[in-house]
Amino acid sequence: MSKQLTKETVISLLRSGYKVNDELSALFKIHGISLPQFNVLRILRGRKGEAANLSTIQEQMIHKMSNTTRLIDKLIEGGYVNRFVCEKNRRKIEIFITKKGLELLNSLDDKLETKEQFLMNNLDNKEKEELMRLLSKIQTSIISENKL
Amino acid sequence: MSKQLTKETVISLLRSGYKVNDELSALFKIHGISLPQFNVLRILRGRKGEAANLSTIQEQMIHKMSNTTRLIDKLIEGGYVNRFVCEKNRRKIEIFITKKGLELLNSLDDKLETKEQFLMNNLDNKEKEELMRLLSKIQTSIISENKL
DNA sequence: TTTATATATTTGTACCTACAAATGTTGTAA
DNA sequence: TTACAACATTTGTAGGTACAAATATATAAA
Repeated sequence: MSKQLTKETVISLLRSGYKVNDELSALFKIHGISLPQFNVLRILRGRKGEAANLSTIQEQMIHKMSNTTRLIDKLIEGGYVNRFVCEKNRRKIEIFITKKGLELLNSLDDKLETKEQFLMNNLDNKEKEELMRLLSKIQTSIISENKL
Repeated sequence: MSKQLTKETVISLLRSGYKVNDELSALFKIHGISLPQFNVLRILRGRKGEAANLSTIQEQMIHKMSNTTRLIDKLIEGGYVNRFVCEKNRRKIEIFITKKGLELLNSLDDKLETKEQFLMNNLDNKEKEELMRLLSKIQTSIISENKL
């Protein structure tokens, strides 16, 4: 029953999360996109040419957000993705990453990797695995509540 | 050299951070404030009547932000804090938590604690300490870069 | 004392995000 | 077929946040 330890752990997790978020955001910002936008582009790349609709993308996002429409709008403005109405089900949309989008991602891969390595520099592989194990424990407890 | 493990660890940390952030934000929102606003109120309570100026508050915030002025404005609107010009140094301001602010915090203490316990429910104390140790390793690496 | 520099905070602006209501489309029951 | 509910996305609106420029005050140098 160490409430203080619990409190400190929560704060520590928040602080680290914000830090990592800010570091990555700063990197992406240089290249004209936000972290959530990058996340969506990477999801689309992962689909290897297959279309994705809005709800599919939202489910896969690291940080689910309520307004993915306007995030996609920005990506369209930048020429990184295309959006079409799905002809099988006209309620849905089909989103594709463009050549320009793929090129942006490719140009970012190395820089992101460098940043990631830097962020996790003080952890050896065993520690990374242990960290992921502990974090996944937290996530399952949160998810289980929201399913009630 | 396991780049994939590093990548997954970063994503896992981001995801957990966002989740915890969202859970706490939802709790505070019910009571009309945001997580950063709560954070500032708690910093002020911790000063036990001593004034705090803007830069002091910013340094102590869990997530440092560029626009603390308007965050304080909102707290003043709500009647949770007062702001005065510092007479010793008129560039500075002195911020105090009000009775109403203290009452809000007190009414939130239990609910926050419950939420924290819930979030960390799947971790025993040893695991919490281990998690904090790993997270602090990440933070020191980030800080050391920014000091260059 | 005047000028310049540093410090502390505020303001203008533009963007991002949440939430709820609205729109358009499809499926289903009478 | 019509009416109604469910689904997928978009839009209106209001609030949050970042960044840079502006303001105001204090310190230091000439």
